[in-house]
Amino acid sequence: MTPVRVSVLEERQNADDNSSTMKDGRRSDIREAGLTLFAERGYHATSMGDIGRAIGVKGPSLYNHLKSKQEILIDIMVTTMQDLLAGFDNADSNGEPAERLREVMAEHVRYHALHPRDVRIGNREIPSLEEPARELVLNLRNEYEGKWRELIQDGLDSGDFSIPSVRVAVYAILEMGIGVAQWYRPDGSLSLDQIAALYADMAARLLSAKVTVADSTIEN
Amino acid sequence: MTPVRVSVLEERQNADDNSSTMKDGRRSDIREAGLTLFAERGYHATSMGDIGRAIGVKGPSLYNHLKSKQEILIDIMVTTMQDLLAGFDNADSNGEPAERLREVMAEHVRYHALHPRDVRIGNREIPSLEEPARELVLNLRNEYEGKWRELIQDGLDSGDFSIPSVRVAVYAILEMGIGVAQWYRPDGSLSLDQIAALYADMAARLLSAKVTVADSTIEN
DNA sequence: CCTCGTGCCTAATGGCCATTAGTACCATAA
DNA sequence: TTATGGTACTAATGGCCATTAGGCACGAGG
Repeated sequence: MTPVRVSVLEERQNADDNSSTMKDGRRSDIREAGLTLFAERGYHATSMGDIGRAIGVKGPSLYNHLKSKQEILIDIMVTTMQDLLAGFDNADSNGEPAERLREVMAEHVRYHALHPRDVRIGNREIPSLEEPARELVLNLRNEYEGKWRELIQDGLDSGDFSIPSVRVAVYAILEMGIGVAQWYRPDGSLSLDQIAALYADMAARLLSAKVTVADSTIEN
Repeated sequence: MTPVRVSVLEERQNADDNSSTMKDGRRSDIREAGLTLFAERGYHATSMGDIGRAIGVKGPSLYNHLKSKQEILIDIMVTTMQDLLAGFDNADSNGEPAERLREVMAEHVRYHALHPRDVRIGNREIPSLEEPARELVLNLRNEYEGKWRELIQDGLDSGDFSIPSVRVAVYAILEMGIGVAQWYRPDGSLSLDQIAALYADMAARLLSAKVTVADSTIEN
C-alpha cells in the first residue's frame, strides 16, 4: 500500500551525521507534531514553541534536530507528493483503462483518507513554502496530474472513456478524491474499502457516459 | 446571477454611522485588497501594512475604517457562504430532480469560477477565524450541504438518481465543483457556460448509474 | 576518573506585527 | 471665517516569533 519512504528530514540527518546512530525518534516526533499542528492551525499560526510543547521540549531545543521551521514543512509536503506519485505507479497495472482507473482512484482515495493531515497541508500551505521548494512541489504535483492525464487519454483513445475534455475530467476526479480527507473517519459507517470502491465507481461513471455539450469539439 | 449583497463590513458601518454617507469606497477597497492578499498568501502571512500598501495608505490608517484585521476575514467568509446559499436557492427550480441538479451544479461551478479568491479563502482560512465567527461560517456551510443533500435525496426517492450514499455523493459533487476555482481562467479555451454544463453533466452521471458496491446496504 | 558528544535549558537578539495615541490636514457647512 | 468631522500620518506599546549563544547535565567509552 503506502510505499516505504525515508522522510526528507531523515535523509538530511544521515547526510550530516554518517555515524548513523538512527535512534533519532525525536526527528520523527517533530515531524509528527508539525503534521498535526500545521494541519489544525496552519503553518504561520504554529510556533516552534507549540511544536516543542507537543513533544515535551522548549522551542529552541528543536534546533538540535533541524535547521529551520521551514524544513519541517518542506519535508511534509515533498514526501506527501512523492508518496502520491509512488502510490499511483504502484497501483497502476497494464490492464484495461477502466480497470487501471479503478485501481489508481482507489489508491488516491485511500491515501487521502489515511493521511488527512498531510494532504491538508499539501493543499493549503503551498504559499507558505519558500523557493525553491515551492517549485519542486508544484512540479511533483504536475507530474501527478500528468500521470492521470495519460491514463485518461489512453482510455479515450481506446474508446473506453467518453468525455469532452481530458483536462477537466482529471481536475474533477482528483478534486473529488481529495475531498475524502476532509470527512473520512475510521469509525464511520463505511469501510475504507467501500469508500474507495465507491469513488472508483464514481470516477468510472464520470468518464464513460456520452455527453451532449452545448457546443461540442473541445480542446484536450 | 450573483445576488446583490451588502457586505458585512458595510452593514457594520451603517450600524455605527447612521448618517449613512455611503460614499465609502475605501471600505470596499480594503475588502478587495484583503481578498487578493489573503487568497495569495494566506491570512496570517498578510499584514495590515500589506493591505494598506495595496490601497496606497499606511497600515494604521486602516483603523479609520474597521475595527480589526479579523473583521476583514469575517466579512469575506460570511458573505461568501451567504452568496453560495442565495445562489443555490436562486438556481433551484421546482422541476425534475435531474434538471434541478443541473441548474444548481451549474451555479455552484459558476460561482467558484468567478470568485476564486473568495472561495479559496473560504476553504483555507477556517482555522484563522475566531469564534463565534467560525461557528457561524461552519453552520452556513452545513446549511449549504443540507440543501444539496435534500435535493439528492429527492432524486433518490423519485427514482431519478441511483447511488449508494447520499452523503458521499454530496461531498464528491461539491468538492468537484470547488476545484474549478483553482484552474478556471476567463481566457481559457472553454467558456464558463461550457464548463458549467460539463460539470452539470458529470454530476448527473455520478448520480444516475447503478453501482455494484462490494457489500451493498449503506447508510444515508 | 575524565572526556566528549548529545541534547536540553535559559537568556539574548532582532525583527515584525496588530493595535492605540496623538496630531495634522482638508474639505465642507455654518 | 471658523468650526467640525473625517481621514491620513508618525510614533509608541506590548507582544510574539524564529533563531542564535552559551552553558549545564548526563551517558558512553577510554
